[in-house]
Amino acid sequence: MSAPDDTPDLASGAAGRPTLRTLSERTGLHVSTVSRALRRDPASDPTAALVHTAASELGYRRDPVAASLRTRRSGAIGMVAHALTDVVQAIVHEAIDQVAVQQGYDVLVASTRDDPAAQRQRVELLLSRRVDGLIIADAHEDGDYVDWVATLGIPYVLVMRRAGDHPAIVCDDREGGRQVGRHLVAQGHREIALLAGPGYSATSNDRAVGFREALAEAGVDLPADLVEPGGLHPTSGREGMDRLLARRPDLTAVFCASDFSAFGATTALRAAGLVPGRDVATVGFNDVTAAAALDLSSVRSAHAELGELAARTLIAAIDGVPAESASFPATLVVRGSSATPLGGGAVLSAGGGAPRAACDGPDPAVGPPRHGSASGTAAAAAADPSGAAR
Amino acid sequence: MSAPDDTPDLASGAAGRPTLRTLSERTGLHVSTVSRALRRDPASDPTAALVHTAASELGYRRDPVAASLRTRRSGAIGMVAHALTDVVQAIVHEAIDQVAVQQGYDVLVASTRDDPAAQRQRVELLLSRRVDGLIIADAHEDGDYVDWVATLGIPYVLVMRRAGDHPAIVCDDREGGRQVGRHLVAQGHREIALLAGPGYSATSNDRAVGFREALAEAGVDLPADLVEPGGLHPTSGREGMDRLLARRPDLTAVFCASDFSAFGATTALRAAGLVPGRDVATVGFNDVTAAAALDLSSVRSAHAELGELAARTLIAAIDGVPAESASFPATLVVRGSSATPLGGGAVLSAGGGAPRAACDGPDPAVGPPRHGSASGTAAAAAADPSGAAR
DNA sequence: GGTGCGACGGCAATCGTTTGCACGATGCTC
DNA sequence: GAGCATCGTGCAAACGATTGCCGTCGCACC
Repeated sequence: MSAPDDTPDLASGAAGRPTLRTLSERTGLHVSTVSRALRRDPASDPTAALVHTAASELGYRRDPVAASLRTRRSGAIGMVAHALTDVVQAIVHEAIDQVAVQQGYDVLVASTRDDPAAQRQRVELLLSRRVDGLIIADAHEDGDYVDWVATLGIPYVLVMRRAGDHPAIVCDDREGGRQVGRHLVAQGHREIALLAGPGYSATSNDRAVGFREALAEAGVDLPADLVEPGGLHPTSGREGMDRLLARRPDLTAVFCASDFSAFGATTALRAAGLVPGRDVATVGFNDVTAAAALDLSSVRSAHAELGELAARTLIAAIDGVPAESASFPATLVVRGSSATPLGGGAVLSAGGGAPRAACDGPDPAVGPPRHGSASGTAAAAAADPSGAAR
Repeated sequence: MSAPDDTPDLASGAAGRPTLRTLSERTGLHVSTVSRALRRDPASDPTAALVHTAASELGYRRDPVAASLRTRRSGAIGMVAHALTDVVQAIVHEAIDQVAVQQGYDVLVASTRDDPAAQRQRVELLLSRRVDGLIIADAHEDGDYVDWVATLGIPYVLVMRRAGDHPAIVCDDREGGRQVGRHLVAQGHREIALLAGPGYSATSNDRAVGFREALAEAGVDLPADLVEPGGLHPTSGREGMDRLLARRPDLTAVFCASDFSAFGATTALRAAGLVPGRDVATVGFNDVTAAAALDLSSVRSAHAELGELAARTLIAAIDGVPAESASFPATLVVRGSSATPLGGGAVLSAGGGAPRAACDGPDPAVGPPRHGSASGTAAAAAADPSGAAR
């Protein structure tokens, strides 16, 4: 039996996944024609239709590796996180991933533990995988990490942590810190401690700045001995809180720049025989899911939306649209850990019994981002999409 | 000026990263010779030394994309997680990543939300990136997901969740569940509820099995109306607990098959005016960092070591060593949420006074894994490295 | 001094896709 | 109806590394 041109019994017939060549043999068209037809709408053209049909019959999927070699683009974007075990970074990553996959990109993620050497190394690794753009979630305000990234010649956008004037999608950390400060002052606290985050992180710094602003507005002093580094982990939070308690047993409230350090602080308070929310008002930041269980007041922002917008911004940048910064609102969620006003005897728990959450249920409306300066002030409520970050 | 063969002013001189050809021009050797010399020890050979010197002078880094096209290997391994926002999966991922990078591999991660369609899709995406092996962290006991993965023809290993007889690195969930059961019974509880995990997950099932075993051993009944699905998230945990409380307000203890559902359960209890640890003993599973802050009893295992071993196992499998299953110990950590015996009183616990953590401080020795059947019984203490999976 | 062996280096094909160029046919405009 | 633009197709050269196959050379051994 001679081979009808219908049954491909050529060399390529047998093994492996179908390639352009398989399709070319099947359709009788040149491989380059097939390649082009595949990028057209199947309905646009008889050839396109033919090729698409053959492709789906044979289960063809283009090989991104080979394509990437030729085009020098990979269809992948890189994300650099400080640690995915930080659930906020994981949420951001997941949102990025979802948008990216939907738009035909893969996400390659690397974590650096905020170590500058690892940052360089992992970015270079991503580069050698030819990522088409970078999302940096572990930016440092000091050092030249981000400046270096900017020289790489590929699109990039920061998320969560801003740095200098680089395009960044962040939440309004400063405003969040301000709300915490106002809240604690309003509850009657005067000896308020700050368990700060690492100095290289804009989130930490901005939260602290806003917090200090609120205290200053109210005329409340924040002496140096009420400030301790609390890191990003429960362990460092616990140690910082221990030091604070040792030095200033009279403190009545503490603002932890992250929920994780707040977890550590909570443990420290309990170990000292103190009850968070009754003896020491405690507020965290980020409102991770565990915070609700812990009845911990915290500042909420829309992390998933942050990631989503970062992904869209980057993909647009890859397509030539210059990246613009944006800032999402941050809203304090008051729960039992700070709901009781200072000295509140009867106040201690107005409700049915326990010192319960004050305004937990109704989700604080997490609106759309305000475009504009990343370190934007909370003012300017007018939806003014002007003023890109310089 | 004629070109001395020292200064490469050839076409390739100007732009872009150096390639093998650049090195070839620089050294006067053929590109294939350069390629081979690069894989030799620089000290082994004058040629190798020459090439390595040139390479580091020019900052050459081989292009994994091009290499991958030719070799059909990528130097990357794929990990499929159900969600990296589950901090346990994130910990496992981070451990895998660390080992992999150290061994010269990259890790490509995809998350599937336990959706079977997404599982297929993401695995195929990883495949088209030519990953050299797969680590599956979202295995289902039902369905044919893992069986399908096994037919793909690339090395794979499961982690966290086992399935059938496939090679899996897990912790001893059954033994963990058993310890929880024994503990709650020993505390005097008889109306004990189970907030189970999803039925497709071996972790959930094994934990439940061990738990039931312990109750049965003690002659304690676990009627169907004390069992509710609690999912993997605080929301589902909260809902499940609400249903349990509505149906059986007399329950005195609850075992949540994951810490996250325990968080939700805690919220539900509080909302019902009950205090976890005083009114209803609560135990979770996994001992995530927030559990300590919440004073939640939980079952601890060495997730990072799990991930590490999974990575090593997979990389060995890529090198031809057949993958073997392993099981790590799981140890109950008793904290305030379950430290008070039922009916309180003098029984309250031999120790000092407050119903504080019973065995929290001293890290329960998290030993090396016992190799052997993934569903291994806790017996066979003898360090017996025999018995591959089945 | 001849033969054989091993090591090393060069040649060229290859992985699968994209893309600039050329060519022919078609359709449109004037 | 002629000229010109447009479109679709084929051709072949990339992208950068790896690798089977040889030729050549050096060395050792007989």
